[in-house]
Amino acid sequence: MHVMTGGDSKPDFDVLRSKLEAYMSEKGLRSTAQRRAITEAFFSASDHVTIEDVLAESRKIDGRIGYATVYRTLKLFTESGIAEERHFGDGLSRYELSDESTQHHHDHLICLSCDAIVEFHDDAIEQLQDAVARRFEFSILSHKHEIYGLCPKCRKDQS
Amino acid sequence: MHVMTGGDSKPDFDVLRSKLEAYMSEKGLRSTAQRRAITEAFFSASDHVTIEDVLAESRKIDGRIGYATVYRTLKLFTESGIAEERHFGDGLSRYELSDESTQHHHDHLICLSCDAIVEFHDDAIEQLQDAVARRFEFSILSHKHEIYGLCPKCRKDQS
DNA sequence: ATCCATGCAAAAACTTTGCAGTCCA
DNA sequence: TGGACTGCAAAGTTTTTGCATGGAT
Repeated sequence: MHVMTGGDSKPDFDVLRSKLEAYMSEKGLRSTAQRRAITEAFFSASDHVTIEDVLAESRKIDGRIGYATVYRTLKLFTESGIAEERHFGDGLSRYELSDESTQHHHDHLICLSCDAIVEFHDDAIEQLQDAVARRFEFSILSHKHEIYGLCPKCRKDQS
Repeated sequence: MHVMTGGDSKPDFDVLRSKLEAYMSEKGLRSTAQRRAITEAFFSASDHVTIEDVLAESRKIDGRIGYATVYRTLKLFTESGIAEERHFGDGLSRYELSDESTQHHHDHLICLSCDAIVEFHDDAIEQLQDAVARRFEFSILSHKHEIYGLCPKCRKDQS
């Protein structure tokens, strides 16, 4: 098996900005101060951020940004392909750079005690997953594979 | 559409009823007409049902059952261990018999076009997943592996 | 000047809870 | 009879949208 963490290579934010611009221009959308601020906030924030997270970060750049604008802009990011929306079961939508943006797909290990999130990737699992889809004649558009448990630190704290 | 699940044995509902009764008795909870109706409705319904689904089914047995009672009873099922709550990203909570109840864990293939849900199980994937957890020194408590795509029927309809 | 974008607030969509009456044990 | 249970409706949450104003092209 082959395992790797997610943070090996940093995403090239210039490429992502270009991709976003291309999408917006194609759709006749406009570059505004808010969108630029939210973009930078999203890029500088950690992964798996909520709308509230991005709102708080964006307001450090421009204090007047509203919730709805962040909401709509994250939607825009998702449509343009630079971000993906995720749900980890706590009722909140979370956003992260898309697999395409980071140049590699990853899944998640989530600590139920401290909420730590670790990314992993395993080609063998992906291949078996493709085989499952073929067997059921599904075409795969996306997937999520989340492992919930206790991280090393919390395991020690418990014992 | 056929199955590679690790054995399609039907759950033994009598065992589940006993387990539920034991839990309720332990907690000093009461057996009521509504709870019995909801239990039967849940057992007779298909998997991955929403609260609305169970409500509709329950009302076939007893027309006076309210939404909140179904909500609270499904919560009770989850606490007792006979059911599990799931979220497939469409904003609805869904319930199914727990892995423990069905005696086998399974994951899901979900059609993004018609919302069809197919269950699958793959031991090799599970083993690789265990290996990933070991690598990161996580202990696994649960996991979810969902593959989103197009089912055979919707693939045909699109082409 | 267009007409897209923003911010606010209201509306939706679900879930959760308070309460007065009901019913099991 | 006491305390749990129910149904209704109200309150929470979080997401989504309508609308008048502001702003990019």
